[in-house]
Amino acid sequence: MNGRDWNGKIIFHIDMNSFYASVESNHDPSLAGKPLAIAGNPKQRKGIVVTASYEAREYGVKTTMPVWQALKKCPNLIVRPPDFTKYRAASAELFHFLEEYTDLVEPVSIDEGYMDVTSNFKKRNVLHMAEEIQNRLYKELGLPSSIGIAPGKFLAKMASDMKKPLGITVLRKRELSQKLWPLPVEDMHGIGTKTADKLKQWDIYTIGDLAAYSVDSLKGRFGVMGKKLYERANGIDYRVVDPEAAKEVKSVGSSTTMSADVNQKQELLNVITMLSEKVEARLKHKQVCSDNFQITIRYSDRKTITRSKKLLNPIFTKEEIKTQAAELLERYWNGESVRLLGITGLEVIPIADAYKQLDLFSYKKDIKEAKLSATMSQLTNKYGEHILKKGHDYTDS
DNA sequence: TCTGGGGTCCTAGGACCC
DNA sequence: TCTGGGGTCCTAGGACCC
Repeated sequence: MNGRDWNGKIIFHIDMNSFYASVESNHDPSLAGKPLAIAGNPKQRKGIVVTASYEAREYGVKTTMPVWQALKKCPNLIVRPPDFTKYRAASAELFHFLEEYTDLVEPVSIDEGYMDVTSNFKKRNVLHMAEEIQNRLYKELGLPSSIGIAPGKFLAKMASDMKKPLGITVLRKRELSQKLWPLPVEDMHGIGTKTADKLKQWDIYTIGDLAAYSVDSLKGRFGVMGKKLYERANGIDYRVVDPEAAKEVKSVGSSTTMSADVNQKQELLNVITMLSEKVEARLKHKQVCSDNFQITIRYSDRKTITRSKKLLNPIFTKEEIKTQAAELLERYWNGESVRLLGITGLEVIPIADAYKQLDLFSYKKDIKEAKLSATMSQLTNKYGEHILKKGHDYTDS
């Protein structure tokens, strides 16, 4: 490998192969080498394949396929329910392992992440390092992976997709015309069916077509997205690997598809209660709160609406979340049968920062008076009284 | 017998302020 | 009578990803 190929940076994209299935096999070796699908319970209408082992894929079993369909394709398919506690633990182990090589590790999801190995490059051959990482992940953690090596995040991501399972792909800038451009546009990360269809109307079928198109017309038609697509297709990507990125959560929510459609208000409220408890637990676990809650209602015909409301003060207890969600449901539910309900806290902020903000609003005295163990709601109620006394016009309509 | 649950980012319109 | 332009906040929806 030659330093000039790398634009100054070498990025790895590490992608686990059928991660959930691998983790399940590690816990139960009798599953190894067998067609396995991780999927919800079809009786509860949640029977969708989330992950399929490569053995199952050979039968045509694919992600998002309903279980009954998967069983038709592969009658001896083993189906296991997802266990996210297990997967989160395995994920933590995975990223901890990658940090042995560099601090510049950015998790992007539970089973994939970027590494900036530019500084390692000076000390050793990074291709050998990638091989070592892949071997050790497999032997020590039981996790098969694919690795992409490129001068930027986007190209590294595309590279890791090129050889699965257990592949290592190097994608240099000068290899784009040969390795990247022949691929269909829908294979590009960030392009889904909708955008692919629109691009085809413009006679753009391959990533190469996109790379050769005029930036200005792409910008005119697709805005920010258009410019980005053009740049990515040409290998232009200055995004840095940011280890903190994944820690800055923006929203926290919980939703559920009910085993049968519901049109009784009380039943919907029961679901709201259950979801509020889950959201509270999640918020507390991440030590965040929110002053902007959103409910999601999906009706029988799958038409989905979201309704949200900005609050005066951040909250995180299940009682307060339930009150807000129930109010939104009351106001916006059209009375028809509901398939899915969800509650999400948007624009979440660390609980510690919420206290600080109250502090900034000249509330030092009352903060001190309030015991540290006081709940946020007690504080915010006090705060509410305080501003009313001061005569500010903060009506919550 | 279709199509989960967790997210992020972008757009667009209306309210409101100066 | 008639009515600009810029900026911010809030809300809803859509596309996409794993």
